[in-house]
Amino acid sequence: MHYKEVIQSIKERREILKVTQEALAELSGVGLRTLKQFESGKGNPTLHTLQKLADVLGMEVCVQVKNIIRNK
Amino acid sequence: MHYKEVIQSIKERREILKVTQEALAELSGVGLRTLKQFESGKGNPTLHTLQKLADVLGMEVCVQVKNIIRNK
DNA sequence: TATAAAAGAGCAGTATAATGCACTATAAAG
DNA sequence: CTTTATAGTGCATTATACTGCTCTTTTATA
Repeated sequence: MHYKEVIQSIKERREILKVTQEALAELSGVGLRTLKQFESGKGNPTLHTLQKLADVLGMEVCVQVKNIIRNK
Repeated sequence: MHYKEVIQSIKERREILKVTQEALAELSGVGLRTLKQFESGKGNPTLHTLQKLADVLGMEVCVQVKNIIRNK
């Protein structure tokens, strides 16, 4: 996942859950300004920030070896 | 994946590939000091830093919905 | 045990992430 | 068009990630 895909996955998930940026900021403890910047494609969030957002959205950050073949 | 697991996955992968911190730092463009700090459990890397390390190690950073059931 | 390679830590400077506040832009509803 | 809710931006400050340099500690090998 590249940078923009990471952004997209968070943003899409937030929208699916019908949570506003403001609510997500509140719930996650991330500053609203930070979230806005992030979702508008600016900046370079820290792992901690990413995890706080992911947690609230029922998501998780992972680092894994590529080309994992999953038996579908 | 929590913070320490992220660290571990990177560190383990580096060791499996028998790459030194110095070599990984060179190859990824991340400062050696940064990598050392990261692997010793200190700090809070940015997404960009994580991705540079993951790339070189044939890994990827992803953010996904939890509880994905994979058919093993 | 001596030596060398790799990993970890202290210090200090620079770059930038995180933040709040105030303002603007956009979109939906009336 | 007006109102309201949500999203995005400019500016300034603070905290901290990133970095290099140097030194110490640990680990492996002769």
